[in-house]
Amino acid sequence: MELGYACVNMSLKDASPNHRITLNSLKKLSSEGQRIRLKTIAKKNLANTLRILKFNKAHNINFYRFSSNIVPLATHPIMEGWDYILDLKKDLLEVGNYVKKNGMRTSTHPGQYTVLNSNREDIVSRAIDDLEYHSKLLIGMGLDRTHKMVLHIGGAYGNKEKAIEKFKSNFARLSEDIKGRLIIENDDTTYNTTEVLEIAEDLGIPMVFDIHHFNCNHQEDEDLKELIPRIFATWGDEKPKLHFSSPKSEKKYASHADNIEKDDFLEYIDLLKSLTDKDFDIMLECKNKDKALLKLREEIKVES
DNA sequence: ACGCGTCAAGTACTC
DNA sequence: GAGTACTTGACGCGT
Repeated sequence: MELGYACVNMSLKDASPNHRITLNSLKKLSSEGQRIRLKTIAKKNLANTLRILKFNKAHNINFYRFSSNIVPLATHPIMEGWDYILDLKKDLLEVGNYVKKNGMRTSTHPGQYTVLNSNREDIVSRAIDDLEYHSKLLIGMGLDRTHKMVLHIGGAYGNKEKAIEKFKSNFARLSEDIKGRLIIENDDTTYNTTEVLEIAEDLGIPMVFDIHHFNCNHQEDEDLKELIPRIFATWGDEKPKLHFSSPKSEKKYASHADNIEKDDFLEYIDLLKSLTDKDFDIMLECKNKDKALLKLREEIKVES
């Protein structure tokens, strides 16, 4: 089992892969100036991504989620026509080659603004653009389709059944590369485990099971003993991926805590292992990122 | 150098 | 229709 973390590294100094520029600042530059500025920022983000991967290797962390902000404003209309992949080819390949050379597992996770099932076509269109961006980055890195893109289902719009149908029909519009990488996750407020699982089974794509989201959002009749084997089955021959985080507090339950609560974590690992022979990876989502991962790994080691 | 309001993006909810 | 929470690190302006 590999543990992973998302995007930011808390141990390295000045290593953010999330450097950005505001739209207003960008607009003050000439067309050429805009490209140069964004290219410079993206190169810095990719250089920091590589630094983070090297840190990961040194600490035997082989599972990592790329930042979605590596190329800021890549899909914004004012940058239309900019071939950022061409401009960043060398930097992208350097990251991708490092991942491949070291047998690392990576992913991306378009966020809350990427809504494929919206009932507004302009929003769907932008969601597809954003998925294309993530796909292009992974292809540009030379990474095959085992390197995934995690997505939530989206909004409910007062009619979940219809919204789920919308998700499925819009899935059909995606490129082959995106279809081959897309994996869907249960969320903390709207689409529960059973609903996402049924969509995954229907579309023939893997489901990422988020244990914390399950705790935030589940029906009384949802039984993990029944659901988990089905979730793992959606992965076929591939190694399943799960998300885990601890609640910030009783009051802000859905928010992520700084670290992972060890006993709680071990309890779920035991449950998972009792339900499957498969190996699996777990993405930890918490504020302390790599530090939380290393801390948890140390605590588990002491335990066993 | 530092503090703090602001930031591309959507949904759901309140008023 | 407007405003706000959600979530969240970095920008960038003002001092």
